[in-house]
Amino acid sequence: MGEDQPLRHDGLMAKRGASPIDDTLRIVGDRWSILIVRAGLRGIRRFDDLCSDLGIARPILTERLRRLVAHGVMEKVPYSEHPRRYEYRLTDAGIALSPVLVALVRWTEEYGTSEATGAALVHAPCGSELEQAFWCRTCGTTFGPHAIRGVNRNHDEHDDTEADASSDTPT
Amino acid sequence: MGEDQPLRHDGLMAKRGASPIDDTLRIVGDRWSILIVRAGLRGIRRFDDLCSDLGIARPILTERLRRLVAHGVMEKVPYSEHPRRYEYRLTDAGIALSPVLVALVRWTEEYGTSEATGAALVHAPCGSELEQAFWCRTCGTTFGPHAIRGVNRNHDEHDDTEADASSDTPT
DNA sequence: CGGGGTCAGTTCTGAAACAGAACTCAGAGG
DNA sequence: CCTCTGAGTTCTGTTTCAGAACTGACCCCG
Repeated sequence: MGEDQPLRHDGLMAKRGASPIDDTLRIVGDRWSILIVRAGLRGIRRFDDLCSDLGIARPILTERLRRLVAHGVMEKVPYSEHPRRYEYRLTDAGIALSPVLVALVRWTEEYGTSEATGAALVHAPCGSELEQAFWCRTCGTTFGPHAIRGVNRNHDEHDDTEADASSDTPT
Repeated sequence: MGEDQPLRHDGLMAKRGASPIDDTLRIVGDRWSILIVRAGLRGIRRFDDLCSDLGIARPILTERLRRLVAHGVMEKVPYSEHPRRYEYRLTDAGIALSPVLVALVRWTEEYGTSEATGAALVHAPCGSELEQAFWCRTCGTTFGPHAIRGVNRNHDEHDDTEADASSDTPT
């Protein structure tokens, strides 16, 4: 597989080293953080529930929640006053991470090593399997990762990489 | 934000605890692995190049590459015989991780904490910003994460979660 | 009132992963 | 011969991790 590897979708990210992703990965770039966000999407909000559902050690959960809250991914909301109890819920920024989760699930379905996978993601209304794609609000087309280019908004320089625009347009 | 939080897209993954994602996260669920895959997508293939580009410590790079190769995400290919030199390139499975990377970049663009973000992803042909979405090959519609449901392929049981199919259909 | 239960943590361990610098080893090149 | 490159390995600490036990505030029950 991939013996010639003509793949060239660099445009994916900035030049080198200090990339924007890097900062993001320092927030949600570890197993537990992603799992916590996933749990949040599943509606689990309480400390102990997270703890037993994920099988995470308590001190680590404390630390991760603190970090996620500090970076605006989750928020700590009191749901009871007299026994001061808090719950953790995703902010909009946290919910916006779901494409990452979905991409992960999709990959797992297709290339996952565990034989016990079994779970699939489908389009709820019709029940058939879904594709993850990119969509351009100007052109109205759907396309794959090859047709993506990275530009630099602030400065004028933009790393140009010829990307085959043909790709896999479904419609 | 999200004060009522009627969000309910559980269907994202299986019931609880031992999820398929979990195994995947043990392979690529850490900062360095993701960064290495990203470097691979950018065409960086040699040990020392990865090392200096990522700023990763050598022993850790060795270990990560070994793990990625073991799980079929990358492959070790000799590119020189007499001084026996190898390079690491992504397999198809590895390339298939790019939606995860893109989702991460998209999130970083929108919610990233660093003020120095600057980089944006655009649709190469037209240059306007892209959306990441899901697309059903049966219905031909594009939709957001709310219209996703998880089913269990092997067994008959499928965790049913009513998901609002209306969501954000662009076309 | 006193005991048990719930919930959200904190405080201990000891084991594992991490970063950084130095060191190996093989061939190439002058 | 000396040096350089590329791909590692072998040392150091330091940080993070996991697991179990402990705190402390509050509730319900008799």
